[in-house]
Amino acid sequence: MSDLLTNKRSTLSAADWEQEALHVIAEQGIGALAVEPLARRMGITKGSFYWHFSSRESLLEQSLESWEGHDARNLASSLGAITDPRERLISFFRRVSREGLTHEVYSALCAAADHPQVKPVLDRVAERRMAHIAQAFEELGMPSETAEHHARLTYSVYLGFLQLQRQSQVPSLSSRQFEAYLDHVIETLIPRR
Amino acid sequence: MSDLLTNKRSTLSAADWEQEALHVIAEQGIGALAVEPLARRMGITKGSFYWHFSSRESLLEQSLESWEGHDARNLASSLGAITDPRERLISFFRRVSREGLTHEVYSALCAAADHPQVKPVLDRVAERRMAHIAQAFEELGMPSETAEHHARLTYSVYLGFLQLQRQSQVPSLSSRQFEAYLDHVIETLIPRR
DNA sequence: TTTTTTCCATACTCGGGCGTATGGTCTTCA
DNA sequence: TGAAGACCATACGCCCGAGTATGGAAAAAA
Repeated sequence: MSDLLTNKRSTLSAADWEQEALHVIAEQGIGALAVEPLARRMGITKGSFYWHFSSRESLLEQSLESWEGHDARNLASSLGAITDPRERLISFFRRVSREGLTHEVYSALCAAADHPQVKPVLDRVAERRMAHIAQAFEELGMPSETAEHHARLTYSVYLGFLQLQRQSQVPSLSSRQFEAYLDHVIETLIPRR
Repeated sequence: MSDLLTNKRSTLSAADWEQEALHVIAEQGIGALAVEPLARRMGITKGSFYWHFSSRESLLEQSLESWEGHDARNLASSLGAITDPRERLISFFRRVSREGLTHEVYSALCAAADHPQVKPVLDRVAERRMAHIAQAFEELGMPSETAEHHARLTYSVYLGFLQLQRQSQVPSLSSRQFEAYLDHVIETLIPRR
């Protein structure tokens, strides 16, 4: 049976394990990432896993690397394309509702910021995104230092939102309430043109 | 040997276990709260623990309850005493640097927002604090709905700060850099009188 | 058609935390 | 002083996940 037709190879690849791992992380957090449960979830046994990976640790390593790469490319391609800095900033916020999996993974990673393998990834991602935001504020005319403060502030709002979302203390992303809040955030943080 | 003199009872109470549990949570997160390690840390064995508590779960329950009570009283007494709403809001931010343990515990709890025992506590605490903040903004003349949005925004900044602090991506609380950032936050979020 | 190589299943060992059972040692109080 | 209760130590059984060892089946190569 052809893989190209069924889109379902009879044999698994390392990338398949990584993808499934990211789904588990998004759904239940990094603490729930265990080899045997993951294998059960994929309808297979550990034997397969330890052929593709040397340890649980290496799976996490590679999964995170894959995710970070995806996120970095995403940042550059979708936000980098918008020339107007104000639109770019607004798009940053609006992007939270889309890109579901990516943000769910990020949210889960934030909850494990003390983890030795997670922390460096989180550091780099936050740094990249904040630099991006600071850049936009500079383009809007802020002096460098102010722009950095404002970028940190803006990113904090995003992080706080993710936290409140984990606590389900935030209106549904598609609700009118959410739109009103988002307007308020934009109004408060992004200077009028 | 009298306990009153040495301040070191020969026998432990449930409250002692709770306090030590909160320290562990603050230092290593809720996942690191385990009975045997906790006992070892206190230079004692499990036998004692299971005399005071029925399970690990109940220890967590009571520890969280104790912490929440402390936090609620703290909110009412220290912030409630400030009549000027603007000063009250500023004090809210400045309070982060003080009250070390309380905020470290809260930060650790945020990292476990999905935990069934933690979530309700987090919900109530965030709700209380945001209501407090919204109240202050109302006193500053904001209409009710705007004040709630602004309170959510303000609290998100606080939450985001805690997150960045966990990643050590924030200037030291006592540095000049931090003061500059704090000024910027206050300037941006709290309306001039 | 053999012979590798690839991929996975099964069956272990090991560590570590949870909860229980039981007994010992203090203190307290009748 | 002797009995009762408070507090803790020790020793167990259980569960569950990590990692290893080994063998089998299927595909690819020779």
